[in-house]
Amino acid sequence: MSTAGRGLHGHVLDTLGPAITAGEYPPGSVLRTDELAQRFDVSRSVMREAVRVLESMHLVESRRRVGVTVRPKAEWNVYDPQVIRWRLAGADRPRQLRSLTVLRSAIEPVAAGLAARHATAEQCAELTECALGMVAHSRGHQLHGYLVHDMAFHRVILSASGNEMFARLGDLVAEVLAGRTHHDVMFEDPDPAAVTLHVQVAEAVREGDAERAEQLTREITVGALHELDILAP
Amino acid sequence: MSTAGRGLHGHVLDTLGPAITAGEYPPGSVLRTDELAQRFDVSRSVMREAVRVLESMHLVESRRRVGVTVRPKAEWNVYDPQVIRWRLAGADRPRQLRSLTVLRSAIEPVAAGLAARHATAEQCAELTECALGMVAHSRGHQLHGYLVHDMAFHRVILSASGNEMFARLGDLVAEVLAGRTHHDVMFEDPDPAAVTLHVQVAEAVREGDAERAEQLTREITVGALHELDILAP
DNA sequence: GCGATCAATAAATCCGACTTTTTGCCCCGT
DNA sequence: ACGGGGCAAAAAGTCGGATTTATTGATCGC
Repeated sequence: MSTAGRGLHGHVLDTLGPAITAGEYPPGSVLRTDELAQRFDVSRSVMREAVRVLESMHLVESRRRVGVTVRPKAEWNVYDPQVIRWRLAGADRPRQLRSLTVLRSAIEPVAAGLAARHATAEQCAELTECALGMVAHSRGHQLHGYLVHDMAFHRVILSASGNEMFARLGDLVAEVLAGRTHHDVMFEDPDPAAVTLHVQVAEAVREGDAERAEQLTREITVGALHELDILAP
Repeated sequence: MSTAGRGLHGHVLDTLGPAITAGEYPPGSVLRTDELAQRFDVSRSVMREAVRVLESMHLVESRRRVGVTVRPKAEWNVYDPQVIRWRLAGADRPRQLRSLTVLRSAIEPVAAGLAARHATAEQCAELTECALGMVAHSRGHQLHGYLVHDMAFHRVILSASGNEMFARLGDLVAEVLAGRTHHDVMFEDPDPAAVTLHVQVAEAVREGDAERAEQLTREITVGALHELDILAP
């Protein structure tokens, strides 16, 4: 599901990363590698590797004679999948989920429009298959089956857009959908209107109707925004 | 302007990162840390730190007994600012510039709409100041002055949206704008219509007219897409 | 003849000692 | 009393040897 704590330094990251992103160490805090190495019971080299990774994520800055200082939240690489996972697992999960949903609402309609232009026959087939799967699992508390097809649907759309930047958001959207299903509302069956919209998007993409695909997807994302009470009345 | 090659491992990254993102080592290639350490004349520890950073960017995967293998392009963290800079400096700069411009076209209109709702008085002032600066430098080959205000304008919009994910795209958009000015067309003065649109966006945000701000910004990004011949007729 | 198990090996991984640089503090001079 | 220059400590940075592990291939058994 998530990244395995590969190696010793991976295990350090799995506990230090969430701690930093959760705000346990406020911006400007100084951490000494020696102390951390002792605390995690690893050598200083291992700790240095972990610090380098944190540094590449702009979570911390390492300076001589000063130590490892935590950088302000505004400078973090919030698009790093690892950082996103850490924040989703932490305390400000709701805030993160809202940010990501707004991002979805901006990206996915455009991606759907592009997909209508560039999707291959195989991708169109996958898309309709996913939509049908969603319909099949839309009633009778089959939330897990519905979720699987929903995630696959959006992943295909993003991938079929032909834009690599969009394609790489597949994991992110999947994480948002999974989070919404598991932790928030949605104890009931999904909104029938949303299911219909997905089927129609698959149609529009198959017919190459970019304008319609974009508008329909926009309606889907607007629904997602409403679920989180983001849209003002 | 770009990241300083902090430390020895930073220097290694500054030459190895561009080489990998440029495709000099095709996916599946194996690199041995010992060999690389010799080639760069550094210790294995330093090379290991560099490899860890590359690994956190999903550019490579380090496995025992097999070496450091280059991952396929589709798995790279293309949102990492460092990776973006490396790719912009490399051979597929045009492709990267197109991808980023499409991303802009999806994000910025939504960000402008949000900015109209959430912008503070100070941010509105900055925005109008930037727009005026663009007007002032729009004629007589003052490309540099125009660019500075253009970058600042879009940065303020993204920041004022109140969405941290959008805000972090400021550097990215600045890079795109700078790239367009320096390496591509635009030997003449900027399009007067685009200048007017920026002024009108500032107005709309100041007046809190989200719908208008979004539509006007969409016109700006459509213009940017046309410049790169991305939009089909 | 084919498959599974085990040993040899190649490469990453881990460790402790040494080096370099920065910064804070103290002393001296004005 | 105030300011500059130098000294010392503290922390990150660097290095090469020892260790672990996974792959490969060869041998033994079926």
